[in-house]
Amino acid sequence: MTEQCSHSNIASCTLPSSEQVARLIDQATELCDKRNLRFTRLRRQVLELVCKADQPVGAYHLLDELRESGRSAAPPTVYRALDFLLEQGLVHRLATNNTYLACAHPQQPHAAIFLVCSQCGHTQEVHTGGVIDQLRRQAEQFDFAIEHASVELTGLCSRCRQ
Amino acid sequence: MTEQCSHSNIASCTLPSSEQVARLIDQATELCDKRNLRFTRLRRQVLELVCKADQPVGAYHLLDELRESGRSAAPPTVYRALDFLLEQGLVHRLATNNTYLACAHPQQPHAAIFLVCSQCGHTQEVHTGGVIDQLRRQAEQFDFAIEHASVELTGLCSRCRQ
DNA sequence: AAAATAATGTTATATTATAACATAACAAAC
DNA sequence: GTTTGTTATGTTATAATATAACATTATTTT
Ligand SMILES: [Zn+2]
Ligand SMILES: [Zn+2]
Ligand SMILES: [Zn+2]
Ligand SMILES: [Zn+2]
Repeated sequence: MTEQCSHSNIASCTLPSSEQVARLIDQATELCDKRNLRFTRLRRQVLELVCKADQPVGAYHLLDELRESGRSAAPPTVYRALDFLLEQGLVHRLATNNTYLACAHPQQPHAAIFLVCSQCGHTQEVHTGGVIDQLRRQAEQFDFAIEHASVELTGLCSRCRQ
Repeated sequence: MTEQCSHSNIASCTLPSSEQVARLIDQATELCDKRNLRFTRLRRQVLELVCKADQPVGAYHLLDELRESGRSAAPPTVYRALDFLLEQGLVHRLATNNTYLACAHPQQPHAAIFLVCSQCGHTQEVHTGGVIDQLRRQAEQFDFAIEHASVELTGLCSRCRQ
C-alpha cells in the first residue's frame, strides 16, 4: 500500500509501514464490528495483502500469495473476499487495469479519483469533492442520477517525470 | 449507436438512423485518408457494427456479428480492428463494462465523460471541457501529467428514472 | 442439541484479451 | 510489371480475469 492520503502527498512514494497496515486493519475490524459483519481470517488476510502491496494488485496475484501462505485457495476464494471488502468500502477496484487497492479512508463513504502512473504503476487515491460535485452537476443536466463514478487518470507520476 | 452529441440531448434515446451511421463512416473514411491510413473493409465493417448498435457492444458480440455476416473471424480479427479504431479516436472503450462505442465527434481530439445507465445500458458521451480541466488541475497539484482520463459515470438515465 | 444462516472449499466454465506464426494484400522500388 | 518490403489478415493456441454451481464447514439463532 502506498500512502494514499491526499493530505500527506509528500510521503506518497514511501513503502507502507507496518504501522499503516496495522492501522487499516484495526479500522476494518472496528468497522465490521460496528456493522455486525464477520471480518474473518480470510477477509483479513486478503485486506492485509492488498494493504502491504505498494501498488494495486490483481486478483490472481493475491491468489498466488494466499497459496504461498499455505492456505488452500481458488479464484472464488479471493473474489469473494474482494467482493466483501469492496462492498464495505475497504478496497477500491480500478477498472482500467483490473486491480485492487486499499482505501485510504474507509471510515467515511466518499467518492475518489485515482492517479495511475503508467510507468511505475504507483497509484494515488485523491478525495476531491469538487470534481465529483461538478460531475454530478453535469450528469444532472442530462437528467442522469449517478450511482457510481469511476474516475481513473492514467499518466506519469512526479517521480517518473523527473 | 445512440445519438451521443451533447448538443442534441433530446434525441439521445432514438435508434441510430442509417444517415447517422453513414455520416460517421464518411467521416472515418475522410479522416483515414487524411492520415494516410488504410480504412480496410474489415475496419469499416467493425465500425459500422459499432455504430449500428444502440448500446456499447462487447468484442465477442462484434465477433459473432462478423461471423454471421459470412466473414471468417477470430478474436484477433476484431481486437485488431478495434485497436485501430481506438487509436484513431473513432471508437471509445468503456473500462467499467469492457465495451466499445462509436465516438460521436471523431474529427477533433477530445476528452469525454460517459454516462452509463446501469438498467438499460444506454450510454451517452458528453464532451465537457470543464470537468477535464478541473481534473487536470487536480492532477497538477500532485505533479501528475495526465495521458488519458477514464471518466465513467454509472447510474440511471432519464428514461429509466421515470 | 437442532435448525438456520453465512462463509468457505472445490470443480468447472464463462468472459475478455493476447501471443505467435502463417498467409494474403498492398505499396514502393526497381 | 516483377521484385521487394510493408502492412493487414487468417489461424491456432493460450493467457488473464471472473463467475456458476454445488458440497462442506463454521457460526449464529432457536
Ligand atoms: Zn477510498
Ligand atoms: Zn511513476
Ligand atoms: Zn468521442
Ligand atoms: Zn436507462
